[in-house]
Amino acid sequence: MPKLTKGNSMFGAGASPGIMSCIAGRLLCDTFLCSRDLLKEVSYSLTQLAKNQLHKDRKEIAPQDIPSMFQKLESLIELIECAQQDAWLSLELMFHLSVIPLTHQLTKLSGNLWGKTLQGARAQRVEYLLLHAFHEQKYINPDKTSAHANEAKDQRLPKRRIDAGSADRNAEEFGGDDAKLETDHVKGKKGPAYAGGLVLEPKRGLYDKYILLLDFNSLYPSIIQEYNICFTTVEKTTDGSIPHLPSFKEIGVLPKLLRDLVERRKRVKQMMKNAPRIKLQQHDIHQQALKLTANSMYGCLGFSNSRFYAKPLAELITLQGREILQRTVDLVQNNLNLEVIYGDTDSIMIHTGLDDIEKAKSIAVKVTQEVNKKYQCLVIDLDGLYKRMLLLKKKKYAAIKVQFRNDIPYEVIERKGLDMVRRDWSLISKEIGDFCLNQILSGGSCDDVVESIHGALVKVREEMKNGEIQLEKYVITKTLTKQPEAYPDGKNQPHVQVALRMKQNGSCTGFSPGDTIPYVICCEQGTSSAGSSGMAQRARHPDELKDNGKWIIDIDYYLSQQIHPVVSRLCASIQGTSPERLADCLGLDSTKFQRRPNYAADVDHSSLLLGSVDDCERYEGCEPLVISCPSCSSSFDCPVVVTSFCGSTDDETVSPAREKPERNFWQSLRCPRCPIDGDMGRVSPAMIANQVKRQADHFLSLYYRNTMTCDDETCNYTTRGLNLRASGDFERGSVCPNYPHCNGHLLKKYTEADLYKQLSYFCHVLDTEKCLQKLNMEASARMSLETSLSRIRPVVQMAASVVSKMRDRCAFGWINLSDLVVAV
DNA sequence: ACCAGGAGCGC
DNA sequence: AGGCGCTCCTGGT
Repeated sequence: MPKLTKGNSMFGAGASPGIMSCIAGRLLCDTFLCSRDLLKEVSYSLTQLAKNQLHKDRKEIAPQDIPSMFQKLESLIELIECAQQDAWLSLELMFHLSVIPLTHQLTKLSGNLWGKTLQGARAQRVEYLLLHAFHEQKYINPDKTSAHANEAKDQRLPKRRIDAGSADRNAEEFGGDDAKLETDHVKGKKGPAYAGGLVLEPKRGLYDKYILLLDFNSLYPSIIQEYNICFTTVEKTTDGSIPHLPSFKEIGVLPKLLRDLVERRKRVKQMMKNAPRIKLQQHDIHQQALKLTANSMYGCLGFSNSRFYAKPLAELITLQGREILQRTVDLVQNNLNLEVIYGDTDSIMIHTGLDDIEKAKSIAVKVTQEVNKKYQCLVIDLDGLYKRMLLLKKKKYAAIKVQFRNDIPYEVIERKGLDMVRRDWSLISKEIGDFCLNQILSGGSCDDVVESIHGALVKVREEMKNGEIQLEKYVITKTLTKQPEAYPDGKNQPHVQVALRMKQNGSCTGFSPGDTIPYVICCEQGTSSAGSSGMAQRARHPDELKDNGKWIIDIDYYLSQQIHPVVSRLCASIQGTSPERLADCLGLDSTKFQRRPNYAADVDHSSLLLGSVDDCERYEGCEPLVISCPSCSSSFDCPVVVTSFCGSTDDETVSPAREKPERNFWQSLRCPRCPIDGDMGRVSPAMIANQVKRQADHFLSLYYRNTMTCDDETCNYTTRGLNLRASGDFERGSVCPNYPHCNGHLLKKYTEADLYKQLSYFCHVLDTEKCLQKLNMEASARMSLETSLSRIRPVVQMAASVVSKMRDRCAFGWINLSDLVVAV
């Protein structure tokens, strides 16, 4: 009798040999594995799949509840019905994904075993495809070699860069007599074995003119055909360098195979045009299978355990890919005078600067014609027309894509690589992120967008504090890659901790690699989140909170670690806000959110409260608060209130307040240049308030003057954003008028962030409360300082409240001119 | 302030 | 039991 175990449980995959032997002769379709292959979901639980794919609800039963359900007839029947429903759902899922027809086609194409195709086995499919192809041409195929043939190669450093030098590879590279058999890239090796695709540095920002997305159809298969790359055509090199392109005239086996696949696909697609409805889906699956097969060949050339492993060929292919992309960029920029803003491996994005979709399309036609002239097999094509786009980083962007159905345009939001599309963020942060993205792409004015984002943050914080957010929205999902016990640093991994505890208390039987673990970050009731224990120790399964009041959601964690970073990244190139201000809206200490080093090369040099704890740095670049004497009409820089009193010496260099005589201004409230005695030089609270307000007004008008400068230093174009619509709009998208001679963008010279920082500095100068809290001093010193400050407080109160009101207005993204008429 | 290691994406 | 390129997070030093 075979052992009916769960399977080897590696990634929860497949059935054990025991089970397989019981169903010998039958096909096993594991819908879990199929779904993981064919779909992109945050979780592949049957519940989740049924909901998202089949739009059906599945009743969940906890494993520990099952025994008790046998006790009563009704609950037993319920259990049976649930089991039955699960079976039907699995079956329905299989049909929904067309698993059977698709794997059937794939198997027919490659000539392997259907059962293996159902298990995934992509490498094996290609192996059989090539075995058949070479056999047909009367070649003798290479033997399959074991994976650890060349174990003695660990002299190579792990993670070493592939471009660091290829000289050290001579000995091992072609030591054997057959390049096809090299097993260089042994299992377990981490670093890449060769260079891959080219990724262009994106020109970050928000674009509101049409963007063209052009890409080469099936780049790597096309390269193989274009340059006749094959085992039979490429000359081997002896020094480990990348081989040259073949001059061989006769078509190689791989190119021929691919050509056949492409032609068959063309024929099938042709047939689809006049096919009866019932045949349509069948053809479509056939067509998909042909494409999948063609595209998976390259991957297996670079797979070190493959029978047809051929690093030189894979390297040659990717090298051609990089050169083709670079040539295309050069052609588009230099010959066609268009701006390429991004590109990845086989695609380029072109900023047309046009509002007219038809004109944009005609540019696409022109570009594709020019590029396609140069190649026989390779074809570049228009793949997307973006009305607006937010380009954040390499492989991270979102856009409003305009598509057509029967010539009727409609818009779809496409999101690539952003936090929201990743499974390892909580739903609440994804929802907020989605909201912000929609706002940013909405086309509304900058002020409106910033206002609504800030408003949403304030609102969500309120809701979180009031406990109005469902528990589900806090759930974070992560995948186990090992057995939970097998993690060396399991103490630090929240999902590992949760899995271990669940197994311990018997709420489940255990976990396998590949399982996804849901958890929420909590804190013990009554303690603050900043408590000593690490985050992993505070992770709990959502169910652990439902019947236990001891652990509650750690709101601070979610505000600062889940919501803030997500929103902050989305807004990185949006003028009018900053990480600090977003933190303010979330009620976080804004000084803790300094610009991270990896944002250093970012567009926004004009920023912001670079919240280093050091005030000197934080307010770097701010203009001093100037007080002018009513009597002698001389003026001086106003010192910081607290600094004058506690006499701290270490900020002698605080930029705006460095002159000595002024240091004791706050003690005497007199002009330092006037005679000590007499009534001359007395400065009244109203005067201070008036002067503060006047200077704040000055910076405000500087902001409203809206001077714009090109961000390309060599260009220096400067203008005023006269156009009102444009002035409220996202400046990042407006290309320098010197274009195409300059590829820069216009930026506000004095941004809202600058204004905010300046006003914050004024607040800081006049502050009599917050600074005090930050100072660590003895109780006696604190007392005397308190006394001094309480004397000053009424004097500065008026000025401080005027400027702090303005600052707060600014902080929420709308500056209301009417508020500036303040009675003094 | 760096580095290593892992997830998880994009292509 | 395809590949590489690129953020990000986390913990450790």
